[in-house]
Amino acid sequence: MSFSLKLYNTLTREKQAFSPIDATNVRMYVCGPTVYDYAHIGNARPAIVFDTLYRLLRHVYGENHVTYARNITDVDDKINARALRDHPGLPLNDAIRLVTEKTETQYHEDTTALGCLTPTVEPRATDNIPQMIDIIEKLIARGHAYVAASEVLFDTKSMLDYGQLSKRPLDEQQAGARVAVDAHKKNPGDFVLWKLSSHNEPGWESPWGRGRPGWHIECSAMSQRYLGEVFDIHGGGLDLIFPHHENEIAQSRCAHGTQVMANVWMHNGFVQVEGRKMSKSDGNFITIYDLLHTETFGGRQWPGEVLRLAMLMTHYREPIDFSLKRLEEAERLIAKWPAAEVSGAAPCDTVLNALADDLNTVAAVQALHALAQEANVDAMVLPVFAASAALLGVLPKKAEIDQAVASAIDTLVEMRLEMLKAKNFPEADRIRNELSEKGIQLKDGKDAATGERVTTWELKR
RNA sequence: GGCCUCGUGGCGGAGUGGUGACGCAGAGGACUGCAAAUCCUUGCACCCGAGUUCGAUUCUCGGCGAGGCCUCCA
Repeated sequence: MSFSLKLYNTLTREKQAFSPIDATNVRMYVCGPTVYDYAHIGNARPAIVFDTLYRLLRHVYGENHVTYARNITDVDDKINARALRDHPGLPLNDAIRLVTEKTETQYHEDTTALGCLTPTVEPRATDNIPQMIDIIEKLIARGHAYVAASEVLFDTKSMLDYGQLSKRPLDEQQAGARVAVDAHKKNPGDFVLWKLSSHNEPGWESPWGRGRPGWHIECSAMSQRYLGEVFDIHGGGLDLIFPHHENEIAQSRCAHGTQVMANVWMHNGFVQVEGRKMSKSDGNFITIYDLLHTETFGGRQWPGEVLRLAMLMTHYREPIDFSLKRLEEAERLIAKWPAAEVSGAAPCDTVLNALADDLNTVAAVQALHALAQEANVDAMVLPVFAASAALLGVLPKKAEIDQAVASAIDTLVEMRLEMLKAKNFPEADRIRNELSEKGIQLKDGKDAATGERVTTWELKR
């Protein structure tokens, strides 16, 4: 095919032509949520960005030829803490399950509202403990890991080219600059693969005793299980490059003896608030739930499509300053777009090519906007618009209007036109206002041939 | 201290070694009984300095500024 997809690869720091290992099964792994609290709008960014990539890949390689895995981290010390805080009376395991299930359900509701498709698989860490233990045993057997002070640690010095992704040579780092180095580590950069659990911590039996996995090992285990030892794309936020992705790479490559873990590493930029990274530890975050369902931001609720479009109006690698103005602009744009159904038409080439250029959603949205304006004038363009909008996941849905209601509105519109002919303006305006209050927007136009007034209507969005 | 990004008009944002995208907002106009919607027109920018060049917003170097990672983090 003449179509060529280019993606920016953090490994090489350049845009490269994308060529899948197996075009009949393109494989992508994205780091998903740790389920202990509501997801914030910064967490929404990778969900939306990689959903858009998923849609593009499905379009290019076929819906059934893309495997998208996004993990759910349900073992983490923050989860334990939250469980103890929220459910002090319950046994720890029950409390943890309450926290993780509730949060996971909420995450799915949030991402669905943001127009994200469900990934092919959403593996849970706790369902993959044996796989993690297996990798750790391999690492020990191959001399890449050691046991010390009730922990299994990865030996970073055992990997000659550790640090390729973050371009961070170990010996040039200021070890312990911000956190004291544990004395039992051979090297400051060594990280935990497994640690023993006390009685009031969740744990699983292992060759090293009852314990729980370190932060990075789950992604190595789950990506291998669902995508294989080497796969196409690995995505996540910029802040995961080091240490998380670097360590995933170290574990997977050393366990499997491979040259790469994933061929392409993609990282989205941050959502910022007043020029600062939005993060839970800094407390400057706003949750997706609050935006969708409460009036905490800008004194109103925001539709998921608006949030999604606001996100796509900036290239995924650039920072986004989350502002009211941005949401308002996104909303104004969508309001001008026609509602439509996907009908099997091919998407517009301009939109497609924009996306193919390292997911240039900015150019894609602009092309889509131009297309929408054409479609508003020429109904023939509508299917192309619909297909293109669907590719970005921002197709306005046709509102369901009851037939009886619709004809009642039509009758009122007719009455108003009668009133206008009779120059009874107060009564005509009364009808217009009445409909407006019910969320019906009248649009007066002129019949090109006869010059007569023609009135159409639509639901306000 | 090390390493990574980035710096374009009120805002969002492409892009290019040479004729200053585009969108939103603003201004003016058309249409309208008045509006809304729509359409037309329009003002406003490339952080600073040096270098390369006939010519730099675009390339190189140096500043300055902003953000991020080196601790959990999307």
